[in-house]
Amino acid sequence: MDHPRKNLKTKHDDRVILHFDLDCFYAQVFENKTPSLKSLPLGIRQKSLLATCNYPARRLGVKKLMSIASALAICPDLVIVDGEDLTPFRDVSKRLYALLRSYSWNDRVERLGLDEVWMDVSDMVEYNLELLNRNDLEHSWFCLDKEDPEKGFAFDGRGFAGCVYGRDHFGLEGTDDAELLIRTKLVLASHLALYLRLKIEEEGYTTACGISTNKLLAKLVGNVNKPRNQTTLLSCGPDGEENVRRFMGSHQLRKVPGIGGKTAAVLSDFFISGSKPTPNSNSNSNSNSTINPKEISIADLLSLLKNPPLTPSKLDSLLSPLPGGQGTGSKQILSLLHGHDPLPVKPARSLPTQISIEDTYHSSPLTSLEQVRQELVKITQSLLKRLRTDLWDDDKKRWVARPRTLRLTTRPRTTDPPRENRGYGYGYGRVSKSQGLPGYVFSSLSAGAGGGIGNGNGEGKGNGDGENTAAMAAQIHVTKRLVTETLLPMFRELNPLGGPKDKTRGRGYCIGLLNVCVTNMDSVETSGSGGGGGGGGGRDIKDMFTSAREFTVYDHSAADQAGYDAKTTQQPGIEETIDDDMVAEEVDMDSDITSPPRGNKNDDNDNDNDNINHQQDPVLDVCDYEQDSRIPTTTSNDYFHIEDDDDIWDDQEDNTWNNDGQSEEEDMMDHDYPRDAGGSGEGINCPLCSHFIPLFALSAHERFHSMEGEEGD
DNA sequence: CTGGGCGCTT
DNA sequence: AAGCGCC
Repeated sequence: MDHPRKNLKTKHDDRVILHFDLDCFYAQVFENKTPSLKSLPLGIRQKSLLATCNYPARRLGVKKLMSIASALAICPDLVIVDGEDLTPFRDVSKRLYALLRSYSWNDRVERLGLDEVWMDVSDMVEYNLELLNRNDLEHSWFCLDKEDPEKGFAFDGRGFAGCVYGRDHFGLEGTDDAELLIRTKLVLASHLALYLRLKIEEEGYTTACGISTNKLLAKLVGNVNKPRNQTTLLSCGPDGEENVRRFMGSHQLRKVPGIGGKTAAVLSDFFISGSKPTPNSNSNSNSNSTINPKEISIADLLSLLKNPPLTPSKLDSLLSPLPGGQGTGSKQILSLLHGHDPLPVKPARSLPTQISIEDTYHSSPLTSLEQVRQELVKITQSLLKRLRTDLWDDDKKRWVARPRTLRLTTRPRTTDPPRENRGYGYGYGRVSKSQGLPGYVFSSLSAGAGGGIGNGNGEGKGNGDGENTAAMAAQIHVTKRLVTETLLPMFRELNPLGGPKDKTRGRGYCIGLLNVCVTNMDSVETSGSGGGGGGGGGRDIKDMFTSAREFTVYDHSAADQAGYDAKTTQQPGIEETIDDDMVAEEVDMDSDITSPPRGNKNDDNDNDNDNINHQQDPVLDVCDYEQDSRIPTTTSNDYFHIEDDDDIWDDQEDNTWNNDGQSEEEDMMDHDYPRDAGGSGEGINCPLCSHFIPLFALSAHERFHSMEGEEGD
């Protein structure tokens, strides 16, 4: 039951939400996949190219992204990996998602992208709240399974696990205060979060986690101690409201999920124009030109809007320039600014709503039908492969869902300049056309055995060879048929030669983007009788992690060994309280982008090639790294965490926001190192450059210096 | 001067 | 169908 709508102003939700964020997801997957290559993520990503570098990039002053070219210039050993094929990343993502899901009681586990997960653990927490023995909090037990009280873990309930935002000045013992009860839920949730994070570390991946009372706050507060710790935001209980206000206020507008570039631009414009006539607020009165829209915080905006306060209707009129009144709704924006977020964690879905493959052709747009056809073949080929891997149940030999419609989207290559400011909406020229997806796609695709085309899984059954090639042939046939019979005609309709959209006036096409998408999933309801509701899908997920749950019973001493102090660096009972002012700096640590990524997309993309280019570096082999440890104790990511790969491209689209590129650089260095993850780092200070170098990176670092000497210019 | 997906919304 | 917003 969803809980009745409360007055937005007063109480925050009494839900308990966790938000997990995998640290440097792509880099971690890559490193785990190729453990022989002891490389360090350089944080370069361009298009889907992943780049790794075998010396500590950060020590060279590389903080964020850089172009491949400049990276190669300073790092000749750079290993460029074609990351166009995202399958390995998708696989890991699914695995970890299934892991978390296997612990959920209500199946409210929502994924965002490949590397973030929300989890609504209200029910688990409330259940365990009742189990709590107030007289012996130190030896508490978190029960993970109602039916089996033995399944669970011990924890010290006297305090939070991990870090805490906001002052926690109340002891827990002996209080019956209702407000403190809510706080106790957060205590419980923090221990659950730690437990789950350790489970994920057992799989070889490190995460940050945010714990709070709604999705927004959980996600935001998880950033405070990235990449490998957790933070609980005391958004309820004593000081809860104040904590939320300060926490939200310290964020830049753009940092709030839901406020994208367009919305933030509108709000910033409003702030700047609004603060001009009232010179009282800032010390410098007529210096409106110095206001950088990027730096406007929520506190700024809200303070300006004290009287008259910002109303939804006012906001509506501000946002009206956005095309079609799109984007986040005004009422939701207002909620977000105050740290409210009523949106529930969505129940886990077994099926995606759509699957699409697209490619861009910027440097050389497609100009002939033949080119288009070839690209459509490539794209369709990949798409059909995805259909098999995602929608085909190989155990039961059947489709779990059939998409019913096929959509083709094209975009002409714009010859116009990226567009100046003013005028938020301009059709960027995506046009699409939908049509039924022919049924032969499924019959033909199901014919062949293993989906061996791309993934090359051994299917083991006797001679898979003949079957495999048969499957390939079938797939190619389907691909060609789909392209010539369906997609190409659609394309012609979208781009009639000489038509109004033909920018080349009959001379040919100029296509900058192709996207083929299947949607409208027709889920094959699990055989069964009544076939009633479209409930959550496979329950098999729990089976996948039985091993993970088998020995979840461990006592306190076991917990100490199993992870509390060794594997993660935080200890139960030692809470870290962060003062508000510090956090104000921390939360915008990932604000700037020093140099925009550049590069050209050449269209010779071979989607199908998974060739990962691991060249063994002989020098690296010399060094004996600690073998084996599945759980990274002090991995490269702790020390050389660059940034969340995916945040990188933000903020760049608005040229108007690039007033002065430089500023806040120095003070954010610290924050890239987890506050409390430092202790266990083993390493030395390099005698040459005096940088601290972790042991695992030593040989690479040596090599760096030796190269400096030899071929150094 | 540039990415590939996805979901939500109108 | 075509936006925005998220990673």
